[in-house]
Amino acid sequence: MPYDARVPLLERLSLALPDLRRSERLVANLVADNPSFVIEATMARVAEAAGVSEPTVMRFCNSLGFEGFHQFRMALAQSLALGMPATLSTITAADSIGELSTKVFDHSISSLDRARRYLDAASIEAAVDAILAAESMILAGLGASAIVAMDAEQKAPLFGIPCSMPSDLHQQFMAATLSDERSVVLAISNTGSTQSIVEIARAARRSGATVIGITGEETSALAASADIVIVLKSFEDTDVLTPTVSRLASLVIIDILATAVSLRRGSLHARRLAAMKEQLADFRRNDPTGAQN
Amino acid sequence: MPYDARVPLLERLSLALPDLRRSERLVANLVADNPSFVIEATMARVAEAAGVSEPTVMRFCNSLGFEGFHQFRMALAQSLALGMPATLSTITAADSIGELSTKVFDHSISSLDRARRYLDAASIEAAVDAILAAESMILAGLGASAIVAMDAEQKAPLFGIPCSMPSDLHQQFMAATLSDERSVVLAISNTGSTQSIVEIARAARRSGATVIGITGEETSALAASADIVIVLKSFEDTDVLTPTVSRLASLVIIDILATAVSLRRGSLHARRLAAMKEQLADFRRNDPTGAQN
DNA sequence: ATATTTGTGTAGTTTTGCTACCGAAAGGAG
DNA sequence: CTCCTTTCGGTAGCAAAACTACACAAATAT
Repeated sequence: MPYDARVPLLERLSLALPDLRRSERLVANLVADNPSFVIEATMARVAEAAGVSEPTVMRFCNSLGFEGFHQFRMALAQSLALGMPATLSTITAADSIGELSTKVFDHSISSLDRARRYLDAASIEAAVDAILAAESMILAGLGASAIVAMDAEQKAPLFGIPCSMPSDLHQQFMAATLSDERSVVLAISNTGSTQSIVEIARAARRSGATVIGITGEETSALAASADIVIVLKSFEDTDVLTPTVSRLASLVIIDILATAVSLRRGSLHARRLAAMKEQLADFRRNDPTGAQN
Repeated sequence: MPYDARVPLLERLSLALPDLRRSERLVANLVADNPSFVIEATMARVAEAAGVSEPTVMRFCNSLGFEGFHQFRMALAQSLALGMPATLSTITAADSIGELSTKVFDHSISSLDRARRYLDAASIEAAVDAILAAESMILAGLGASAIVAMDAEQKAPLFGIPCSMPSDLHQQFMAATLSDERSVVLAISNTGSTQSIVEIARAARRSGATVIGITGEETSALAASADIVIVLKSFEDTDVLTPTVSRLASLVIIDILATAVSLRRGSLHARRLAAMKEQLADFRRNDPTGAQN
């Protein structure tokens, strides 16, 4: 079967569930309920625990697109290492703090894994080139995305060009309007439909600036208004209690951009950065007026 | 051998390398160079590829503290799912954007995994109780940690009490000095030795506030000055180019605290949050003055 | 009611992981 | 330098696991 290898195993399992035969579903349920048992058990023990025969377990693996039990178990182990996304193991009031911590961490890690799998290197490459060619960068984001924008602003030394993150919307809009070919605008919105960010992207584009959009929705208005779109697939924040994981992936993207740009700028830039970082460490410890971290 | 099960496999491998016999090292090198080959190969094929006999592969597994090839391969698969930390696969200028992206993502995910493994649920429990008992919360952090503090401030609706993140140091210090038993101070510093944050923590404690410290160093000054310490083990940012991963774990902790507090506050609080989130979604799309995300 | 398709288990084969044993090489003492 | 001891690596055999071919049972359609 032509299963997308990028889709995590546990999702694939619930997706294939309706197509499975009755006894195969028994196996599927066992896997879903007790995956850690399955990864250390043999085929015979799995068959016994599910109340079916060995070939049924085999057929179950085949139905999911694996060549055998071996391959399936390996994939399960990998999936288990990341932890379960909250979409599969819901957070409830009955959870202990320990369970809750595990679930939130698992969800965050799974989310990053998902973003990693769907990431398009070409769009990042284009973004890096755009930043290297620019003389200044303007960051725009609201709410959780404002946090990401601020993080990018802090990484200005790595980017090697002045980065400004105007604190309020009107100033962000004004900066976008006043930008030109020499500047790049990094517009961040997870939904991609936040009206004001889309407006800022459009204004910047009209002024001739290169607009890089970071969003979770490839079909969104922001994606349509940007020159370069970096799409970050993560889990939707369906429930109020589902933590906001999209910002984590966005922060990692900022890291990637900053690192890539810095590397391309060459060794002189790197040496200056190293010197800066060293002095910062001293400053942090000694001066009570404060420093990074 | 009494290996700490929390230590990821690849780290354990490089740790044990000097204690291994000559032919076992051949296996170790093969595993390090080409782990994805090993997880899908049989023992015989691994032996062949490494140029040794099967029992040597077996002995290699035993030397690392595993009961057999089976168990070892499973652990390797899990470790591979997380990706390699940058401490093992360094980032160089020769890397393509694709490779760089993978490395940064892997490093971030490994880092979160590490934090997850070493996390102490009891300290989080204590922090949650402290926040539930408080009437207001003050956030303090500088640089990358300021980002984290701001994120916590944005989660005020979940915490259910007023959260303030004074923008400059003097105001943070003043707020800490003026706090009392009814308030909780969340002091964030990855190094735990940022002088000003430590001062703020001490001032708050003198005023009778409960101080929660979030840090990467359990022996740091911040840890000593806080009532409750949440330790986040992540990878040190050794190189200039190693991205700053500590903030990711800190953000996840904020998520955990916010979610836990919100859950404990009960269903009325949850209902109000749900209504708020719904209205926010509309507002975001329609009103160009902007909203969350 | 019978034929066909689909689903499940039994029995057998092959491969794989593991262990007991033996030979070779390295290091130390006479 | 030689002999003995210790450490190390490999060959061969065994048990168990994964996989396959086949046959029976159930469900559906004709």
